[in-house]
Amino acid sequence: MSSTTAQSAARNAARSAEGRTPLTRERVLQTAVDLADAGGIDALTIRRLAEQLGVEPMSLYYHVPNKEAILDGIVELVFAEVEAATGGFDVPDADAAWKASLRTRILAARGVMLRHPWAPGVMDSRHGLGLTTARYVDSVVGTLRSGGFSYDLIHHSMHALGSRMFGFSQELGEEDGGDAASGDSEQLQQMAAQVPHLAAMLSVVRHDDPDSTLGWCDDQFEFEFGLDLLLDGLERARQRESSPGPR
Amino acid sequence: MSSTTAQSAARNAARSAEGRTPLTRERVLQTAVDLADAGGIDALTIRRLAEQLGVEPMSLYYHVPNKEAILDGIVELVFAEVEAATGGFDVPDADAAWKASLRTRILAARGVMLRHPWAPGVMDSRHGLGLTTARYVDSVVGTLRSGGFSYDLIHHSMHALGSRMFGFSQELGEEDGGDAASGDSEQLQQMAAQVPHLAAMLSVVRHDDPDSTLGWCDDQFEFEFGLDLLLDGLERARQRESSPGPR
DNA sequence: ACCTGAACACCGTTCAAGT
DNA sequence: ACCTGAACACCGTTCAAGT
Repeated sequence: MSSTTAQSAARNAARSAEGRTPLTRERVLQTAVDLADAGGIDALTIRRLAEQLGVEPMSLYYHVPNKEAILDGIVELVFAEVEAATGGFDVPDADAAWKASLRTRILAARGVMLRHPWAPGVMDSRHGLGLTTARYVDSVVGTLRSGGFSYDLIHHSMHALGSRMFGFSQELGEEDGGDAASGDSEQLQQMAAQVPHLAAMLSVVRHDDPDSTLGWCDDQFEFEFGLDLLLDGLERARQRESSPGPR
Repeated sequence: MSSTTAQSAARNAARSAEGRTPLTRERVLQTAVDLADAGGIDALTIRRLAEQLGVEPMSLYYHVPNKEAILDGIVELVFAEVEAATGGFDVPDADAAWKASLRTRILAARGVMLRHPWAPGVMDSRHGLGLTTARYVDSVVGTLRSGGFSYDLIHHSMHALGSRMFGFSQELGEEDGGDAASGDSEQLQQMAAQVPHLAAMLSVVRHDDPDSTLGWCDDQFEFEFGLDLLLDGLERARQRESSPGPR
């Protein structure tokens, strides 16, 4: 029945209601993720999302209260991916290898973030934690706890890790300087005059890896360098609190 | 002359061109900063900015190419404040106390950021560094250099510090958990079931300082804890590179 | 229960024009 | 040189209505 329009319905998403996959919150959010993946976060508008779903803009409001909720929702989808990638958020009661466990978990989260470069920015704009995101954070707390940290030190540790806990480090582009360094020599000279130390550093490190990730100059080596610096520091802080007194 | 409208011109910014302070790039940017300070970054629109300046929206485009340039400009104004607050961006050639110097500089930058809570978010959205911002970064590079760091290690250090270099650490709100922890006990119980480690930590640390700054849970103590962890780690890395081999 | 159409109050920006 | 007016192509969202 009603298979006369089946062809065009399959070919064109913008069709009448009959025969269409029903609109659900899940379909809205997944399509929102796809849209952001494909065109960046600015490409994710209510109107384009509706168009992509073959539906009128106002139809979305039946499944989702507003755009903020969509942004909340897609962050949750990202952390559902993190959960799958890390094999769940369970942690053992005691874990002598807490540092390696945490490192692995954070780098797995990073792997997911690399697939969704808009996610860090959207996360920064959220005011609260969704359940899945909170469960990720919980697994980090749990891992530190399993390594023998006090809750007080865990709390400080969370702040110290900051967004690195989620697998990214928000940084400003060095690209500017990098461009100048690889650009014409006049610009290079002018830069050397105004920011001599920065120019000297750039000429030494030759930061010409073009596949810098997550939109910032934040490649894998640098991320791990900073992460390890923090993890090592936290390890020392933990040893200090379990053996009080000087030395 | 023409002092007949002086009273109303002084009283009301939305007056005719004569007698008005002339529109300049500087006035546009300073008013943009004021607007963001007063109402948050969402309050900074071209149209409201024009209104505040007593001018038609399109007039701004004579002094500034577009809104992106305004955002670039207000970040530069913030770092001009940082420059003033730190007494300039000069660094000595050698500085045995590099760690204290850098710490002081970063905490001064933080003081400025606290006055402009929108600045971190706007900085994250910029693609390049303005001159004043670059000169701030240059002073950080220079300070590490004066402490005997190689340019390679300086480069890693910059990445490790990340946005902490600018006096802020982008973090997700713990407020959510905090609210729940201080909220009704039903919500608390539900949270304990789903995020047991996180709930346990929150019940211990009692994170009830209401004046958490910069819009995130990121108060002074936590900021300094993370900063010192990084600075100490960098100090050890520097010692390691100046005395090669094991031990 | 689920989706729509028209309308509202905003955006940033172009373009041709005024003085 | 500096500012304006009208218009365009977008936003997210409300509200009353359709099936």
